[in-house]
Amino acid sequence: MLKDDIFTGMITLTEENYLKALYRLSLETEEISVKDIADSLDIKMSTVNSMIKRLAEKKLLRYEKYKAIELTEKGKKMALHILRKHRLTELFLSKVMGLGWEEVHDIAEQIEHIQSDLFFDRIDEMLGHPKFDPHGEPIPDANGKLPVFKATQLSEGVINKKYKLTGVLNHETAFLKFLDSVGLSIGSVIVIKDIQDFDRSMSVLLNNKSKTIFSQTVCENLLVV
Amino acid sequence: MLKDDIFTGMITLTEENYLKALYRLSLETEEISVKDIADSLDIKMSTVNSMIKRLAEKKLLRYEKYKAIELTEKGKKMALHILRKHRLTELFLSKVMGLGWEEVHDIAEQIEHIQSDLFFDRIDEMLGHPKFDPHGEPIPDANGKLPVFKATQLSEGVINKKYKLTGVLNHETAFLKFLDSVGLSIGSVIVIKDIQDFDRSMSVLLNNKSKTIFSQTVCENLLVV
DNA sequence: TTAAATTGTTAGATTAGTCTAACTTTTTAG
DNA sequence: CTAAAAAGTTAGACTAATCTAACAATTTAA
Ligand SMILES: [Mn+2]
Ligand SMILES: [Mn+2]
Ligand SMILES: [Mn+2]
Ligand SMILES: [Mn+2]
Repeated sequence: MLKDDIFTGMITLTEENYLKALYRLSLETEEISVKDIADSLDIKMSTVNSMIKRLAEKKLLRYEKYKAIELTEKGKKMALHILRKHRLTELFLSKVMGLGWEEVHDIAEQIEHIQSDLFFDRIDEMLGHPKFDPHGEPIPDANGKLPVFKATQLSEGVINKKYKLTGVLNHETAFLKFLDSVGLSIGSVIVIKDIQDFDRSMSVLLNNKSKTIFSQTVCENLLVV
Repeated sequence: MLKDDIFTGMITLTEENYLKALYRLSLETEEISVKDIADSLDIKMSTVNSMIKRLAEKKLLRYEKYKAIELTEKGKKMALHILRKHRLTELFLSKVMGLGWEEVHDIAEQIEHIQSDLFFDRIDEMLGHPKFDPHGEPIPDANGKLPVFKATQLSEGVINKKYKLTGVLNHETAFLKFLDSVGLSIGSVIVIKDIQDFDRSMSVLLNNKSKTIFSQTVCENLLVV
């Protein structure tokens, strides 16, 4: 009996996580190295080395000794499919089930591996084919196409212009809870009132209501239009 | 570094499926054999043999060579916890997401392994702490307690008594779709009008509307009160 | 431009989960 | 009560996913 894998293109949960990591890295770096993957998944380089050989066998990525690693179209498509499931899940957990944006990621990390078109199509439908997840990340459509979006970091903003929060780059619970505490969420209006030269911190007006000060780090993690 | 397992009581997806099978078998048989488990999970007896040794090590079941296998309290508790997650998921998929009762099981088989109290507590809450899943199976509460319920098979029923459908014993898609096709669902009213002696088939009146004939097999798979 | 540091590869070991094949114990039927 | 059948066990092999340790290639910096 031959392995099903060969015919169905079935892929393990672990392999899915490698593809996701590969895709994310491809957005950050031009050349993906074994070390990049090892660091991002917190596993040893030797382990990555054997895994990329397997993924290359399955035509999910291209690999030659000592050269940079590249996803194939097939690999990229699969990665986007998992990303779609992850982000749809996050939005579902937030919008339908009422969980906080800091609570959804860990659950979505697990649910993204569920194999059921029915389940995710229904989520997509219930949410009205959404384009962005609770952190402002774009949700690939069923064909793997990403919505176009152009946002800049608040740290690049100018004084007295009206900005709208469209996403966050840091997804850590502590950071998201901090944003909750100052009343910021996706869609909030931010106006920069002053920029301190010495530490790049900003005085900001939030939703035309409260004034506060954001460190440069905070500003770098806020995406606005 | 010692294995986390020992301390956290963490358990693999495969082990969870063994526990579930063990629990289900314990309701059907007094003495659970290696063969029972092998048959119910569709794996070889030798594989079961090694796995039960592992589960015995983890104090999830009691095992002695050639003797019947028994879940420990710890093992039973874990099995009920997984069963709870499975059945809550099925009801959620049906009630909240609008899937058919023949579509929910396969998805629940996967989602039952998600590790998140938050997720399942929220489902439980959204459903109002339900007691039965879409097939009429009892949902254990957070402490593993099962709701009491007494139902009999329609095949044991008598003529002209009013019965209410509370559950089904066969969960196959074909059977559930058949019930849909005759307009039967949980809560439907069934009155036996006649019983054929030669094949134990029954003439039945459904919801005071339509009359039809059910084979003995159908009647055995319908639970009523 | 060579030495050190970094990155990458290979070999070999380990664990979970599965199988087949051979053997043993228990159960069942004649 | 025995012989055959069924059930159970053990040994040995394999795959996926990981690790450590040793070694090799590439990159960086002195
Ligand atoms: Mn996420
Ligand atoms: Mn997100
Ligand atoms: Mn089910
Ligand atoms: Mn059910």
